[in-house]
Amino acid sequence: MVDVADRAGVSVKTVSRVVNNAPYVRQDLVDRVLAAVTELGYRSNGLARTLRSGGATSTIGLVIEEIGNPFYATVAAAVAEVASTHGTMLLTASSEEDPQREQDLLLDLCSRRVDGLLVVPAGFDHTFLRVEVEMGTPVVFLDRPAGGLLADTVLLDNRGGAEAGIRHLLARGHRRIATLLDSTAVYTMAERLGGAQHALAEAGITGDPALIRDGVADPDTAAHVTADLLDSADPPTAFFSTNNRITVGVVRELWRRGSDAALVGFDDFELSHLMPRPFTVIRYDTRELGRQAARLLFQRIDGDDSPPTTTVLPTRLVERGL
Amino acid sequence: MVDVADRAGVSVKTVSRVVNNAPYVRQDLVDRVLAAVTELGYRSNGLARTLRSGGATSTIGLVIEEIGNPFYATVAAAVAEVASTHGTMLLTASSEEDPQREQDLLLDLCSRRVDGLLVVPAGFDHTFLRVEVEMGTPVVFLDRPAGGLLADTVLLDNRGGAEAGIRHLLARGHRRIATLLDSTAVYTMAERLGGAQHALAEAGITGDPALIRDGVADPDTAAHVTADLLDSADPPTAFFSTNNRITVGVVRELWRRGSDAALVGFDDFELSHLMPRPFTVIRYDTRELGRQAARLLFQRIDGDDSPPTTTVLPTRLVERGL
DNA sequence: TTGAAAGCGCTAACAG
DNA sequence: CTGTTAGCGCTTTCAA
Repeated sequence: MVDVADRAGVSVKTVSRVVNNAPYVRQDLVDRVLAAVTELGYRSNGLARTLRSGGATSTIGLVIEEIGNPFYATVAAAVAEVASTHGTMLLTASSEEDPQREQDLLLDLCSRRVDGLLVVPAGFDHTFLRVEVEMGTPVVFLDRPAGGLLADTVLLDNRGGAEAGIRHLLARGHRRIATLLDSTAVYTMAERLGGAQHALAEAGITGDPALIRDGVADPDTAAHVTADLLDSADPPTAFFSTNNRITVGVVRELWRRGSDAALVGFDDFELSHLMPRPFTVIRYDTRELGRQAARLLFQRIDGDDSPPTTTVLPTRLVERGL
Repeated sequence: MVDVADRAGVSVKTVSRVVNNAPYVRQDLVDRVLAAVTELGYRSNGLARTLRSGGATSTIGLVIEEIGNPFYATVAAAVAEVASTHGTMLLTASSEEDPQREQDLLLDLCSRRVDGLLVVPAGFDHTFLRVEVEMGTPVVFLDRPAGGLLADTVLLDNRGGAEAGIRHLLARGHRRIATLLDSTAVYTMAERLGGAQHALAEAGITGDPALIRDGVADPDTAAHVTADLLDSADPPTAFFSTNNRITVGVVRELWRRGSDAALVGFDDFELSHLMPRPFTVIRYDTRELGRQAARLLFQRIDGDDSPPTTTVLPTRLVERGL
């Protein structure tokens, strides 16, 4: 900057003004500065600017669970869109489901002085963020609630969706309904299982433990478990799948053996109309999840200091076939 | 930092040492500083550190075309993975196919002093980046070549893939092959079309212009165009689709009318085994594209100053059905 | 092993 | 309209 100022025969402050399009600079000085800038290949240092001006970095941080997962990719895309509206860039990091890594990333992001934080929690204790929040860095939690921290949260109606799914099957006369889930340790899974069991209990059905299958981590396992259940002495007449990956496996197995068992799956499919066998899904708007959370965050960044809110996004049962 | 130093009764330099885990600090001073840090809720300012030390920001920038597109989401995921290996965070931005926006984003990223840049070019002139490259910010281009700038580039073998696809159809006796594409203005599309026409010409087939359909932007259009072609006086017996979205539309229409026309599509499908009708695809590794580009970038960041390279990633024909 | 002073690149607060 | 000075939060340099 000093070099540019020397070259243009002005003070650094004038260079600063020109670079920032400040008003009240004589045109000939502007021209001289701009000429010096291009001749010298000068590029302003945004870091130094924020340091001195104490202003916003125009950056927000997003910490998700697993960047490779389409669900999070969609959330990130929606967040990025809102951020771009606010002239803000997005710093994305993946916690890989590791609470320690989550904390490190979050603290790193704070050290980079992001204007706000969006978090899909992996850990269960976010008290370490209290300092940041008090110091003025807003935090919004997505998809899962925060641990030990009162903060804005945007969730899906996992319980309601699962209840609707089970009721749909009950209304069609099903009494033996199998529930396949990944892990009860994950908040969303626990909620969906809870909703399913609640709807079942409501109908006076005492759940058969053999019909609840935990640890179904991928489509292959789901297909296996489905086969196993169908081959049992008293097979289920309907399946409730608690996520996309599981649904893929169940559909595949059902289709393979031409079974007419009913299926309701949590999460919709993009190419649902190309599925070999129709099935009912519990749909929700992943983009909206990211969008709402991002909007909320920018409200906070813009100074809104009303009490933290919890938003629950609706799910919708989309009936297809059996 | 001054507050912490005062509180701990040490100099700011000692606080700095403790915060950065520097050696040769007496344990009791370390303890006192750490205590002051927690009591005061001190958080170091990474921006100020990089400013003074002149070191790396441990940040790289990624500019893609359209964050909502699964292709770019996958690229971003692969890049993020490599970056995390290098203790680096990823700043992602979407150019929305707008060259001006692309330039603004890239310059913004430079002003944020990223250690390197990964770009899926939207524009055709990247000479403005020459200054940055000379100043030591490495840039790697992905999926499409840079305009007017000699830089590392990682591409897909679009031509070779298309040629293989067409040859596959020719070997099965097809002579009337329709090619559906989005826009020839897009580098990858032009290359795929070029490859297809080359393979056709090689076989002595003078392309019928009516069989090349441009401007097929989405599945619905693709389905329409497919119907239109099949209903024509001299319909094609085979289809070559130049991307995923188009393939979806073609499959849908082919399946709907039970047509036995052959189909080869560029891009594979995640749920290909659940497609209602098998078809051959030209598969490539999107993750590898991001991974290789990111690895290359980090090599440059780590000081490799050998001449810029162009890497062409192979495609593979996966035969399925007709 | 610790600290004082200078300065990274920039802008706020004032003067002129 | 333009320039000077001080200082953002930190680390480098050098001295103790």
